[in-house]
Amino acid sequence: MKKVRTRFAPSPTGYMHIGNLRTALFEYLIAKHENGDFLLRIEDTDQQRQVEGAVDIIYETLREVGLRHDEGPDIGGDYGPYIQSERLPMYKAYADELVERGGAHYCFCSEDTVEKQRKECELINKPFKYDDPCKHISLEEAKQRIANGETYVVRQTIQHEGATYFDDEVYGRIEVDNDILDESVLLKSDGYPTYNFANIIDDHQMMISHVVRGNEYLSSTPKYNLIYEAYGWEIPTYVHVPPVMKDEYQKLSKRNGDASFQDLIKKGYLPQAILNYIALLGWSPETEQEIYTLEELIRVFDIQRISKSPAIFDIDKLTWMNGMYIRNMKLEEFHQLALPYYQKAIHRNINLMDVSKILQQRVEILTQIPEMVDFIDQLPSYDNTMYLHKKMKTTYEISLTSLQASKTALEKFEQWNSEEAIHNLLLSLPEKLEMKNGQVLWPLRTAITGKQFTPGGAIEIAHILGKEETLRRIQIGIQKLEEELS
RNA sequence: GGCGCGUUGGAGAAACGGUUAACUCACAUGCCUUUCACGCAUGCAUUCACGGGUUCGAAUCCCGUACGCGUCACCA
Repeated sequence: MKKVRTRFAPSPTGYMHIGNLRTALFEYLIAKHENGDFLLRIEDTDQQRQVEGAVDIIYETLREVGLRHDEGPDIGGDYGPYIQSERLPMYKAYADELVERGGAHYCFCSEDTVEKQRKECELINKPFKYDDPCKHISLEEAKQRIANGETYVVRQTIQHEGATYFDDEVYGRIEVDNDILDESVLLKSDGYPTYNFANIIDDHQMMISHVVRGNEYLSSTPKYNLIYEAYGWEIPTYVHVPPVMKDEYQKLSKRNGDASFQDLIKKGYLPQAILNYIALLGWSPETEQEIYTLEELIRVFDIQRISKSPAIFDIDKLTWMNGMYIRNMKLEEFHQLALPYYQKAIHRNINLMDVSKILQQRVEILTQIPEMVDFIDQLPSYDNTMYLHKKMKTTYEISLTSLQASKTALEKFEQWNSEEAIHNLLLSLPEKLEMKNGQVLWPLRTAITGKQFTPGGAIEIAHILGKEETLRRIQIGIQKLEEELS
């Protein structure tokens, strides 16, 4: 069997959007599932749209998510160069050959002429198909005009009779009447190939076995096959994938201001979680497992289970999955990831590892961290009504009493480095006071955090804050309650 | 407008002609618990866009309608 080779062929637009990344993932998985090759090719044939540093973003993203390519501009390979702008002479030679073979012709029409015809079509709401007068120019004459320095493009020649079909791995058989196929430009007047052409040449040259791309190419694929046939080349296996949508109506895109991979990272999502999540967009595993490592995905990925219908990108589910990844990682690993976020919010000298311990099970995305821990730095001003909690059965009086008891007990307590000791001490109080645990601990937590919700309970937080700060905050609480009651 | 593709709960989706339509997220409730979160449990489509047909039997096959998306560039 022929070796499976897939390629990720982004154009360097300076932005790695999620739909593209998912295509790259699928390409990678299809290749690796069969022990094949995954290559990176940069499609920079549009000189208008070059963006500085865009290629680096592509390398960086693939590296971050662990999609390692076997061949590419940065690492070379047997089928290079892997940047289309460096393959220019080749396209021209192939274009000339295609003309000789009757699959294309030289066209000297100006863009304006074509544009005019298109406008007319638009007006009467007819599909635009350029009726090219240059088709009837003899090859000799055309060559002469080129020799004379006239600018020209190479345009595909299509017989209008019959129909062309192909079998897509996802969508099945697609058949289109040749009559509606537009004779599009293959080689532009600046000598650069269009996507339509470069893609075919490169995929063939690079021995690509599976062409994986968005389903927006579904209707133009027959056109490409005509070119393969003109050269007598073997047609690759096509895998058209459904789009990733923002909502029911719109694709995920930069134009809509939708999140790119980089944006998601900035928001505190983990590369592995993002990759795992997008694998499930338009593809579903055979089992009920949802959390996968890349290696596991390689093993279970199956083209047959790619869906035909569009998938909506659901940030809530990504968030959930990100939380799963955070909870499942080693404490030390989480700690390292959290550190930069602590630095933004905590300036007090405390044991940050203790913070990580209580935070890991509660964080879903990294950027939530600062607001979860800001109370450690500074006691927020809070309302006394926070001391009242129905389920904990607390009142102002009970809160004041228990806070005073906690203070007395903690003042003579010295084992602050032992959370267990603090636990034992504080849990001995309710019995003495004839209270429920909550009646002691709820007011305490309120006093030392000033917050409705906190990561961790009174004991853990007292341990983190240390003796001095804990007592200072309890005293503030006592004062507030005394004022409230007087 | 022509052509292509799609349509299962709020979201991702399973189901490949055969009892009550998996599972996950979200949502709701309960349990656990010193708050929150985690975890656990329960609930959430009498129905698969709609209308016909084929069949003993259809979400699954066929036809039509509606809606959505894509495509019709010297962009990819």
